[in-house]
Amino acid sequence: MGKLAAGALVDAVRTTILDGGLLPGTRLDETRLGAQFEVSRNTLREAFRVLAHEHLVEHLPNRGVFVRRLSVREARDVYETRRLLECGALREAAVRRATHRGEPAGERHTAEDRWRTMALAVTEAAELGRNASACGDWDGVGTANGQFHLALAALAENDVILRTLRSLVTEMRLFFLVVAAAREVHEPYLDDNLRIACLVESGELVRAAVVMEEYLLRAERHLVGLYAGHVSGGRTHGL
Amino acid sequence: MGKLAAGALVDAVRTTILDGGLLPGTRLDETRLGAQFEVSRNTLREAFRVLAHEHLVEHLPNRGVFVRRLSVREARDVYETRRLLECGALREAAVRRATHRGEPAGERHTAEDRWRTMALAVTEAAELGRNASACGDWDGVGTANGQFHLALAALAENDVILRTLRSLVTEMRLFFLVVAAAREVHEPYLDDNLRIACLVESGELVRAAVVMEEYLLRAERHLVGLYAGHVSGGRTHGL
DNA sequence: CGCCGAGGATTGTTCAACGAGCAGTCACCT
DNA sequence: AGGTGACTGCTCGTTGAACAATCCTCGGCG
Repeated sequence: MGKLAAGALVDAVRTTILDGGLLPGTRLDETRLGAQFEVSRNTLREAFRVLAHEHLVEHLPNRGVFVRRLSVREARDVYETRRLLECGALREAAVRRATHRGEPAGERHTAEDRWRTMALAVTEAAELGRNASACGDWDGVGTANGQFHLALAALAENDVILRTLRSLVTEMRLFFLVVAAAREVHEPYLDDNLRIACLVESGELVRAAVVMEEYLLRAERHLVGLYAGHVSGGRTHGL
Repeated sequence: MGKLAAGALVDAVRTTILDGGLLPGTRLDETRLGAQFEVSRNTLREAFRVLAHEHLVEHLPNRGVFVRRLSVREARDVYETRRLLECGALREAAVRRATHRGEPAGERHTAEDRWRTMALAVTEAAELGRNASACGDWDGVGTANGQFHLALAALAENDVILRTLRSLVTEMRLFFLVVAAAREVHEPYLDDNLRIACLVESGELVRAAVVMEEYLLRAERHLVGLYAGHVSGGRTHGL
């Protein structure tokens, strides 16, 4: 395996979960998973601690760790939080970009360079999603969509916003695993992504924030509706 | 000790750090700390994983874990993020409260009950801070201030916002440990807290959000200035 | 039918051991 | 003198085994 077993193990387990290899509700047996990934039980427990802190996994004392099953309530909360952070990030990016204009030439130049690459990442992610949808790769659309939102947040040049959002975007993929229909989940937003990318390219960050606000509100209501349909009557949370 | 050693250990180490028992930059020796808290090295390593994920502690491979030393950059980022989340939470609380008015009587009643207790928690935290300042207990003012901000965020009834904010508020205390002067850090904001609490009590959440925005911007600039003074010329991050 | 207790399985925690990586040291060579 | 490179501790990274504590299941009993 990789150099540091514990760190690599976290990535491996996370990837397995997010790829659907371990569905929400599954118990993660320490000895079996330890054998599967060829690490000792102690190392595995270290990995569980960080996955639990990422809210991908749930630790019930003396019972074990389970792949987390998100409640509608929490999905709504995550979307609301993302809306605050992502729209806020765009607005902060706007004021930061405005203040950069008043700086000495050298500083302004490097700031403008960073801006170019960050804006490029946004449009690239949006187009990646469009291309994936053209190929019918709806799973790829999902990851491209995540990249798009993270690229947007990166515009604010705020590591705390970025890392928080990364965690939330990852957590949302748990939700997509249970509502299943990746196409229905992501397709309606491909055009919105492209439109926002255009606004960013032309520097209209505040307008991008407004579009984003409406977009995320719509997505929130959409997903809550989807969930109500797919898990009707079931328990929303538990073992 | 407590029932679950690992969980209790996390709290114990975190408290020790936040009380100044382990200053930023200190290396946390696995065997020594294990002896001090009377737990095995493995259990301690589990605790380190979660503290690292809380960004209270920094893990350098093959070197050990160190109490984290925040850079000015990160302190600014944390404040910016808090501003987005706290003001956003107040605005979300406003719309949620408005929609609750249109609900059936039973639901509306329990919602109103929750509102009362949450609003009460806000004013209690604000007054707790005022009382602590009257006693000259500036450390107590700091914790009361943290409670105040968390109580405000709780108004949005969004667990994700709350847990994220709790993490950020905790992380900020690392910053206060190095700028030291607890009085200078917290005193200017006691009156703002009381004013916001009054606005919340009278249900003027949007106005509270506006005051909060200005407040947090001011605090951000204030702290960045303080840091520049206390750590002038020093490295901002490292071992 | 429901309560209850024995037994098995799994987690929680500890311990000892060994390999590996990082720092400081000190002799050696130029 | 100054730089270089091997040597030496020390600590981390990981493992495997061991034992207690807890929970689940299943079968017996009232």
